[in-house]
Amino acid sequence: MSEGQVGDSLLFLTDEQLRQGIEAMFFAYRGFTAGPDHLLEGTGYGRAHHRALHFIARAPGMNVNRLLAILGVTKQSLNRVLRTLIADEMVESRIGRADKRERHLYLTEKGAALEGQLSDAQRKWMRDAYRKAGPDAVAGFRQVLEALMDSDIRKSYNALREAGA
Amino acid sequence: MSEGQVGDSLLFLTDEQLRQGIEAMFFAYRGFTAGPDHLLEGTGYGRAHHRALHFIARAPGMNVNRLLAILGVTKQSLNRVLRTLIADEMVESRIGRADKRERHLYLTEKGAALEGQLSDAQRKWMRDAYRKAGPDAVAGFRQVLEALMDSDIRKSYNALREAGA
DNA sequence: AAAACTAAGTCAGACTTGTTGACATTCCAA
DNA sequence: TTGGAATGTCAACAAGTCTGACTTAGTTTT
Repeated sequence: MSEGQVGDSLLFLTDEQLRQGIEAMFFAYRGFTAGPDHLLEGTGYGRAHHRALHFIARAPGMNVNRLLAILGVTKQSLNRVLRTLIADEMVESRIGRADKRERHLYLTEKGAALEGQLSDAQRKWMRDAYRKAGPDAVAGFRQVLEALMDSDIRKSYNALREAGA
Repeated sequence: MSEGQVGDSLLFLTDEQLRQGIEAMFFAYRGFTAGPDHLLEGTGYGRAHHRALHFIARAPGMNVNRLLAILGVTKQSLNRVLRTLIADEMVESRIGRADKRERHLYLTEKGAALEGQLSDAQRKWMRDAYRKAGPDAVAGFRQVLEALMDSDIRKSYNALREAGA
């Protein structure tokens, strides 16, 4: 195999390289979720609650339908999670002003505290990984992740990025 | 340290940047698993079966304990999956020659066919993402993923890489 | 104003995947 | 040879997801 770009391009799309990427993604995702999962152990909450808290923190006042679309689960599934979070006073559900059918979701102080704990743990993990890998690697990481999303998902993602910026 | 580097390093570790990375990971993982999940719809198999098939294909003859460590689930959980795969003649379980307590796992022809389908779908998705992002991005992607694994997980991962190479 | 639609929530039933606990078999070392 | 450790199996249960059918309330269309 000749040296340089051509050799790299050929090599980098072998099934072996792809499989390593697939496995790396699998193992990395475990590491990525381990922190929050561990924090939630024994609290009666799980990953589903974490995700709801995260996106409510991210875009306060979001209505249920929007959150549903982002999470990609059924309303029955989300509702169970939301019900417990509201009962525990982690999340507040306010009736929409313009459209009274809608419920807008906000974190309570208690909810924000829990969400903060979880976010801190996950951000710390992410920050350490970013530090180890360096800025150039991070840019590449983000590019590949975006390419891995399907187009519907990417819509949600970009909507969120704009909302947050 | 030059000013460019310092600026980048500071910017690139803002909470906002980290949060975007976290969300990108979440959405990308959905895209990453969607293909095989969809293929398995209605077959009675799920993601757990896919993972077992993948790693048995990857390292034929592996015993149950080893697979357990890789997958990071309890042996009871894996056993249920394995039981159905064996009953359906996707996987063959051979008693160890040296140690008769061990069961060594192999794909049957049928199992290899199914695993091939799933792998092809996932590799195609991965390949397209890699193509879109380009070789440099892929290198960065892999670096960050490795940094995201925890040390135990990375041990499994590296053991596999060596076994496969 | 009536009819049709939309947003949200609920109940019931099923499935996948994970858990813990109890147990059988096999191996090895005191 | 016997007791402990390792390996794997079976059974029961919990969490989280899904589909389907339904209610309630509010909005839009006709």
